[in-house]
Amino acid sequence: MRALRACRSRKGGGGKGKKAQKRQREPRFAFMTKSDIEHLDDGYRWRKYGQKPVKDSPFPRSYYRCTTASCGVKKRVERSSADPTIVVTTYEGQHNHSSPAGHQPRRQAPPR
DNA sequence: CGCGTTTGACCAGCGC
DNA sequence: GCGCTGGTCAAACGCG
Repeated sequence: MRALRACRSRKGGGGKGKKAQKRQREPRFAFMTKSDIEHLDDGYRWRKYGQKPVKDSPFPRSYYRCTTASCGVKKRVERSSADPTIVVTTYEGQHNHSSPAGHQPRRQAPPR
């Protein structure tokens, strides 16, 4: 709780700076992974940029973003309300860069 | 030293 | 017309 944020110099554009992404033509791929860890390294680096509680779910939802340059892929991780051991990972966008060296992603073709 | 993580607050659109 | 929700950003701190 960093209360008293030294004067939020935010430009004022809270969230919807642009028109609501009316056209999210980018298909969203949702994957259900049975794992108690939400930080499964799928071969890419992710940076958490937000977290909000989800109704219908006693667990909060985490928002992740690819930190790789030229890669604006977003990923949201949410826990199943029925099976806390199930993690629902939704990928938004596609990676247009090779996986980070040293990190050999599991050649697991997504079910799409 | 750099990176990643965490929290609060803000804005716009929609529903009734 | 008003209220509410969802989604995103920024800053600061800690650790290796």
